[in-house]
Amino acid sequence: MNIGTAARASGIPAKTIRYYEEIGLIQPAERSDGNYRVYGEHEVQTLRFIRRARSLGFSVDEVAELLDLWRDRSRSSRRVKALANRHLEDIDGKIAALKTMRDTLNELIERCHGDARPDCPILADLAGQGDVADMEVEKSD
Amino acid sequence: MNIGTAARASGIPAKTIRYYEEIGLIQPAERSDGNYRVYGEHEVQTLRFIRRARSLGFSVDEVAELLDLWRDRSRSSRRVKALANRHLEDIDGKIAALKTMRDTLNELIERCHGDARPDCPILADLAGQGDVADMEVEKSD
DNA sequence: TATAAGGATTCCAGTGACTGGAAGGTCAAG
DNA sequence: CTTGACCTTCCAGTCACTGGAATCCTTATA
Repeated sequence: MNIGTAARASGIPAKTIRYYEEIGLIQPAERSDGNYRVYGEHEVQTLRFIRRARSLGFSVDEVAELLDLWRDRSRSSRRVKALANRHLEDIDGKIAALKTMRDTLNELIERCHGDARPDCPILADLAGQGDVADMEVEKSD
Repeated sequence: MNIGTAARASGIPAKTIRYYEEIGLIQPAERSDGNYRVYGEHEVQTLRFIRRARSLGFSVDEVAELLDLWRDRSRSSRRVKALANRHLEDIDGKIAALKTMRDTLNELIERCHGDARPDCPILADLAGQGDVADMEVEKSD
């Protein structure tokens, strides 16, 4: 099958498949007489693996590692789990950061009248009611 | 004060301040005789505003809008609140997406022995136990 | 058989928000 | 007068694609 069909079968855009080939995430595809990339079921499975891993937030580098592990029949599940755990912590960190943002922002929003008047706790906070602590300005001029 | 001092005073790296100037987020700074950028308290306050807004996850474009609003004495808090609310929804969307990832990944991790053996539910899921539904493969060759 | 449509190919550029580094200019202290 | 800290500009790289232009291949139809 051609790249378009493989794209539809895997859920990865053709452009992205070419990109994955270019960066070495996947092997260069075989070519037809007319220089078209040719894919088989095996390649599509790999592509789906990649798509699923990406959808779980793994970086392309991590996906490369996962692919290696997947293909390595003598792998230990320990290594896979470690990789996944590292990523999980990553996600947890991001969630925590977003939650902090969210809560701060939400509090500000709740305190804002949201009417025609200009005075606004959101802007007030951004302008300095916030964390302007521990900042020592040395005057050099 | 010079850019390094303004950087320390605002918490924004000198490089980033130059970048903000380049993209037009802030006005080009005055220059000294030796062509050094010169900043005053006013500029530092703007920089701090930007830093705080960025730390709440606003994009640079949104920060530009917030700066406009901040400077506009005839603004309505309604507009600020609307902008903040849009961003809040954005954050909520991201949190939700990350949580979904997190839960899926966590479940997979919990089912993984994490020992010397190769069999691993994480890889099994990536390889296709997952959402391979609604995918119609038309055979064109 | 000509041609048109719908793929495919390569290559270049842009996204967002910086960050690193090279090559060189400026300034204050010793 | 030199040293070292700081500043300048400019170019490149990050991450993971995505858009678009110009051109080529394949297949179906008039």
